[in-house]
Amino acid sequence: MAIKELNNSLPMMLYKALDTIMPKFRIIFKEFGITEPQARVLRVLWQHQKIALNELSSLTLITPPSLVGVIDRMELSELVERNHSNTDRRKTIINLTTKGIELESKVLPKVAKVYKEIESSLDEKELDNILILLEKISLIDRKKG
Amino acid sequence: MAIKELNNSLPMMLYKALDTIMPKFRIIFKEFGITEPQARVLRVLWQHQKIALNELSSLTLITPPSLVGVIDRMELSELVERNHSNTDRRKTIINLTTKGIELESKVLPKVAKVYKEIESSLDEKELDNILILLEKISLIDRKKG
DNA sequence: TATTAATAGTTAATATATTAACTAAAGTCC
DNA sequence: GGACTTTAGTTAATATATTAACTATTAATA
Repeated sequence: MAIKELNNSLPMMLYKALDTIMPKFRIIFKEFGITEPQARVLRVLWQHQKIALNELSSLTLITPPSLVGVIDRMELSELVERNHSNTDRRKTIINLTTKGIELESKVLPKVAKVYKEIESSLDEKELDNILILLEKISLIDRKKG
Repeated sequence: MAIKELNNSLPMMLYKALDTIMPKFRIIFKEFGITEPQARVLRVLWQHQKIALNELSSLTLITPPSLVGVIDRMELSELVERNHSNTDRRKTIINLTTKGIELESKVLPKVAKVYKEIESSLDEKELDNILILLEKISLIDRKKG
């Protein structure tokens, strides 16, 4: 297959899909004074209690230099706390504050609602299918090429 | 279907796919001293000669406030020029310089090569399929939800 | 064990993204 | 024709992304 035109190349179509769905979520996040990266951090922390910054980076797909700033601002808004590992003094451990914990029950139901609206625009098979295909893309060797 | 865990939700899988493939392209762009948004602008201008900033914004998926800065920097590096429309004095018209034009034959072949490597990691059917599904997502109503 | 290599977090510099607001120029409508 | 609305571009303020470099630790190994 020849190179696709820019506007329907795989990268542009991925961006276009994100540009369509993410604003729906950001409207919710804004209600609670948080940004999209901050919401990703919260989603992980709601599952993990405590987690080292580098693991948080992997799970949120936010690179460490960005994540440092995100956590800085989340500390200022009192959503998370930074602590130091006892076993490995290089590590910074992040955990939620009460305020961060309490957001879960407020944010998740609204996020779930938007998910459902998106899902309702697709067949269930299609959604499964696209997740499988995206997974396959994400497993392409990062070194090669 | 219940809410997916963060790490395999549709948004995260889209980001993960982009995180996998875009660095391969950025390596090329960096060789030529351009960034990814700048490369998107070039891709459009290689097809259009002249184009108004708002149309360029639509085709690159770069919002106007971001695009203003991107174009500023591309003017400084002498890849594009800004001019004003004769018929509508609100409009800014962007066109390539000779330097910008000459980049096409240097950049596109390398970009094509990376595309082929990505395509070779997928069945042709799979790639077609994912593009169709991404298109469908991008057509979800932006107002609703 | 002294040295070297690798890891975790951070800082710095630059480029983008996001949202709101603001200016100038057209278009609308009475 | 003047008030109202919309459009195109821009600016401003804040938050992120990207790459390189740098510090402190820890791991690896000769």
